[in-house]
Amino acid sequence: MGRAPCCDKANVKRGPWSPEEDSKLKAYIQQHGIAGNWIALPKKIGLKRCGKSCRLRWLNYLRPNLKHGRFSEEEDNIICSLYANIGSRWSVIAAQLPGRTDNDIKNHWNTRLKKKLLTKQRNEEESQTRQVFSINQKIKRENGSSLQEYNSLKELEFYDDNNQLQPVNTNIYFPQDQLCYPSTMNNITSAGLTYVNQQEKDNGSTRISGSTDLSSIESTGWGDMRSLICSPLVSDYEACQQDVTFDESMFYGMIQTQ
DNA sequence: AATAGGCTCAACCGCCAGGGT
DNA sequence: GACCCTGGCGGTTGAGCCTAT
Repeated sequence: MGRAPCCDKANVKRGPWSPEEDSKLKAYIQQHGIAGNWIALPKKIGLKRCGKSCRLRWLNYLRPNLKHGRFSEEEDNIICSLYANIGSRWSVIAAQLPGRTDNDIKNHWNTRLKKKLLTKQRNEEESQTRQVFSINQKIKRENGSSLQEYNSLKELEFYDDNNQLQPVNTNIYFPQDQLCYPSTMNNITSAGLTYVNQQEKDNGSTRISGSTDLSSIESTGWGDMRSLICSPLVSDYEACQQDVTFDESMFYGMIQTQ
């Protein structure tokens, strides 16, 4: 047997409150206060409402000193900061924002702040990745390729829930056949990639395919390939399973490492 | 102007804790 | 200690509004 309902659902009104209902409830509470029994209250004042519904209406809408309307930047910051510390304890968060109800804050979080925060986080991550890549390119242009400089790209490796390094599955297209020197071929093999012979090339490019993890690419001295696979435009693991096409300018740094 | 899809927010639902008997 | 009742809370729903096509 389940829990007994708090009211006779067949005989109570549901849905939006009318101004008459609001004024009855408000008048009663202003005169008698809220001490007492919410369940018994609707009967006393002739409302066909559930006691819980009356309580909610009073707390979230009718009680004095409530703020309605837009949240300020400062309020947003307080909510975000508290949410980061204590999670979805809306009543505790509401206690820090005079005039706001837990319901208001919950709605505001679910409809706006959550998205706002996600977008902000994503932008920050992308900007960070872009920065690493741009430093990498700068080093390459100014000093030639120094493999040690690419160690910062380690943070672009992908790990699963068990902290295991995940391989990147990709086809890598080179623009010019002559760039595949024998030493290049050795690096391809030791990185766990497969060289597909030139007869399979599309539109003049040579295809190399296979599965590898990024650290093994780096260990072959292919820092540039690693950075290209993890380029800022493909900064998540799913995207790194896509094919990568090297153009001549991208290949410049790699020739330096040979 | 019509329609579909997205967004907002008031209201509801169900669970849990605490107090009274 | 067991049971019941109520208040409080967080999650979810859905009507109405808004916007894009």
